[in-house]
Amino acid sequence: MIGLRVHSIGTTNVKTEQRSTKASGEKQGSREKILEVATELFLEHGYAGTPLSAIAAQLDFTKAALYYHFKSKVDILSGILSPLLDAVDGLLEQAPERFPDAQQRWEFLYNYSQVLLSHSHAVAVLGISSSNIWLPQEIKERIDYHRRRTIELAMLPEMSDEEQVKAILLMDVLHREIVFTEDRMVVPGMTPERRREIVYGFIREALDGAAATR
Amino acid sequence: MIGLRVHSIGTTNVKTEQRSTKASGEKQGSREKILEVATELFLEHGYAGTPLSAIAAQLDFTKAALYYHFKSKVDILSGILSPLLDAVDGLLEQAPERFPDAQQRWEFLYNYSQVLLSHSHAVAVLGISSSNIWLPQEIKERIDYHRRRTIELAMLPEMSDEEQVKAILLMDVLHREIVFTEDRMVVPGMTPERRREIVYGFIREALDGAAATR
DNA sequence: GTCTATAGCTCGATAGAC
DNA sequence: GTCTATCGAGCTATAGAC
Repeated sequence: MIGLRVHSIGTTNVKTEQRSTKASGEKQGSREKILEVATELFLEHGYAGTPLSAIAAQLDFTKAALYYHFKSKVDILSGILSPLLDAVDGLLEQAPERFPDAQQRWEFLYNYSQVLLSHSHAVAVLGISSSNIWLPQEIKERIDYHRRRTIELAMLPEMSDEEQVKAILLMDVLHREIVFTEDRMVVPGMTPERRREIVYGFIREALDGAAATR
Repeated sequence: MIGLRVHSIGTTNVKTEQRSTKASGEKQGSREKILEVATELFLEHGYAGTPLSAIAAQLDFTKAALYYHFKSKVDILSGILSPLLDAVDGLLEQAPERFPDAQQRWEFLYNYSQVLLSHSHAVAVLGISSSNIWLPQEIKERIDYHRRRTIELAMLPEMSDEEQVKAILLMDVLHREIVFTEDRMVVPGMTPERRREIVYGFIREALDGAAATR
């Protein structure tokens, strides 16, 4: 299925709770663990294909226990996606209306890709713009805005239609590169790092090329 | 086109229903109609999100009637995908082991894209390589073979790793271009035809570029 | 070839004990 | 905070009438 396996998500549970501050505090453990396991299972079987019972079973909980931490199944999905969405919101808030300079546009795309990478498990769950079917309207709208705005920032209105279409294509390439990893290593001996380097180079070159023709 | 909405597939819900030849039986009618309606609903709500009752309701059938034509729900999905898979099989059988010439490689990719386009509803249902979750193993394997083989035919083993990665990226771009249409017209005044022209130009150029460096 | 009826199951979600 | 127990809804699939 999708490259991101359990192991690459983790580190969350290593984060040993600093329960020193808040004695009342719900142990910090369970909620995070539920999100972790849910992410893993959603990636493997999809959202609709993952019953709450499966999530509970893997944690040696019962379904009812999940409902103490989340008010519904879709609320778990929201819990997985929110940190990513918040991070992208933050990035977009910092951005100016437009980047007139090709170098700045590339830097923005690079920063954007870094944000996605640091929440790659959420990106993978989202499948980037495919099968948004079960998402609550509110999240759909946020994602839609992100997509429109990042594309906007990757190009200039004065660009020719050809250049604009290319910019959109390159955004897609960027997304694909982040979502998939494992199953795309078709080239023998290719490491993810080397691959990413090549992809970034390709995008940047194409972006510069588009700008240079103006 | 994922834009494949009700209207573009349809003529179904208009329900023209030439009941005149009931005696010998509209042998071809029902099965085709089920596939048509199922395609439409799978696109809108996803496979898991579409109950058989919804398919039946839209046809004024009952669920049981569907089971006369298909032995299971997943069998309906197979029925949608099979013509596409058969067509790609046919194309791959005609191909030689490799295309040493960049021009030939491009022509193959173009022919491949034409096959996908002529089954674009199936391609859209498939979502091209995302959420293969409910597919029977047999179909998964066919699709996997198609993906590996088409990428293989888009490049040469002697190419540098960079060129090979680019070839893979370009295959992705091609797929994306076919799967999505409607919601990608972010550029004002862009028609799907013009867009396709630009995308093909971009792919071909990049492919030639990769070959030229050798 | 299509229908009625229903079996048999699984799901998401709730109530209440501890 | 987690459990047991259970409900109602909705699902796939089958049996058998017409």
